[in-house]
Amino acid sequence: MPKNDTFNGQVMKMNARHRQDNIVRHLRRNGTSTIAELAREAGASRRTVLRDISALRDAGFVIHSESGRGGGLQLDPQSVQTTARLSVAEVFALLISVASMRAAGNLPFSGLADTGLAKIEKALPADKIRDLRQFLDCLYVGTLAPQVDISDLGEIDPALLPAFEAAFLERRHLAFEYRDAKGVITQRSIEPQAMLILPPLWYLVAWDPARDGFRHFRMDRISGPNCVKDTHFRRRHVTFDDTVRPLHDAPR
Amino acid sequence: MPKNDTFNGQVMKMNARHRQDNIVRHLRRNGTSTIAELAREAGASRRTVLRDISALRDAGFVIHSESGRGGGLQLDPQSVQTTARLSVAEVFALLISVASMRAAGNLPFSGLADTGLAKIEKALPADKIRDLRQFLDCLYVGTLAPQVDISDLGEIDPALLPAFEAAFLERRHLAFEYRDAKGVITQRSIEPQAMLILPPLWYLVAWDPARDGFRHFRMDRISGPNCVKDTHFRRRHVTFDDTVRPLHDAPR
DNA sequence: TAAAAAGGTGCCAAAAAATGACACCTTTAA
DNA sequence: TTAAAGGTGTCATTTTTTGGCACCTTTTTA
Repeated sequence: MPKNDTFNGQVMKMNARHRQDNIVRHLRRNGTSTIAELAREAGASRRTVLRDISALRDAGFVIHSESGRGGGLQLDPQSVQTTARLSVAEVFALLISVASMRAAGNLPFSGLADTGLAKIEKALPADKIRDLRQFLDCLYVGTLAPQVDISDLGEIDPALLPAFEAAFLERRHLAFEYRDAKGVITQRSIEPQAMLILPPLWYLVAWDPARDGFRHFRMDRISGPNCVKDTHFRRRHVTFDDTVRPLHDAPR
Repeated sequence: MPKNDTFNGQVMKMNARHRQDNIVRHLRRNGTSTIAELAREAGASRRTVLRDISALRDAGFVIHSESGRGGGLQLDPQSVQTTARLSVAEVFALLISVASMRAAGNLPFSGLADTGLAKIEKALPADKIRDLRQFLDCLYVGTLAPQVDISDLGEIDPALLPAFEAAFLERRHLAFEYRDAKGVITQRSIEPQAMLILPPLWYLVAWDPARDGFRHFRMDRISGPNCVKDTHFRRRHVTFDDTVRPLHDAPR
């Protein structure tokens, strides 16, 4: 069997990396799978698949395994996330940071991007980091760079991201303390729906069940966010018309 | 000589990729360099460095070379950026697309992400695309995925992106025709300031000089956008308070 | 004008890395 | 007790990468 695969018409070599990708994909789809199955799927030997599994584990993927009849491999979906768990905010900050570095010479990573990169560096093996850097090097992100004053982005507290992210992902209520423009502090428990980025400020657009309407929260005025477990919510079909009036799509 | 290098304290194997990275870095630092120098630097043979140079060129790096005494290699710094020029919208769409692909099995790339990927695929060799995929695989983008109905995103016309992007990037006025909710059509010439993403709809937040205020435009209701040349504008410090009232940061 | 210094290509053997086959171990459910 | 599962070690084979060499062109300089 030729160890090739086709992608978009063009043939490309099937290498270890590709095979490992397929294994992850297969495990994600099927939930649980045996090594024999994976080997058949990949067109490789059992030994090679075992080596790949080992490599994936080294790379931070948590793959549960059960011996014995009826056993098999199972990919912990959480682990894929923690491999390089980046929030949207971090991705943005990362790109911006890289762009600014390129523009300004050799600034160190700072603020949000720092937490993002640190996560990646911890979670990924060294050669992955090189890939990331190389990828970012190729990506042209100047579009954002001139629009954004980096120094202002640092105001967003990285500590609030995990809870925020979990709430978004798992559709759970997010509870936090909010200090409004007048300094008044309120307790909120809301359903995150969207994110609004108006450089240099970030806003969380959320449904507030207690007030039965959409509300906008400035990220840097949120404190002590907590993802409320066991409280799922349905996604609301957020359209412009649903939100407060003056954002209505008909400009006046 | 052992072909190893240290990074982050841990020793790691020196492979082709790393070597090529070093070559790019060295060329970027030193401006110009000869193959012999690079070979010495990398601890590899002249032939291998030549192969690496060839690979880098395939990858889209523009490396000028001059034969003869006093000649050498020179990396065109522009080439590194234009290798894959992605707009913000494209990066977003790309991430969303990949996330949805992961969730839904094997959807073909569609809509916005298509233009993004097409650019990359043209600019990058096949193995870079794999890197990109792998990178995106590692990247956690589920945050957006469950929030977005992909089928609705297709409404954004990819054709309007270039003008939009140019206007953003070069800070020029953007002229277009806008059809509001009531079907009324107006001609606009505005200064793009931010982008609002409320899945599944995208909005352009812009300063409208004619109306002396911020306006919000639904992307799919914009037609025939044109980047107006020779008309620069200053970036406005957009804060929430600057925009229409009910988006004021104090939730009520 | 010749020589030296630079980039570039083709070819082949050597070195290194990845793979497959196989034997053998442990665990677990039937 | 047996079959089905994961896991490890070893070794030969296959594939890929690398180095060495011959030889080419271009350009400067002695």
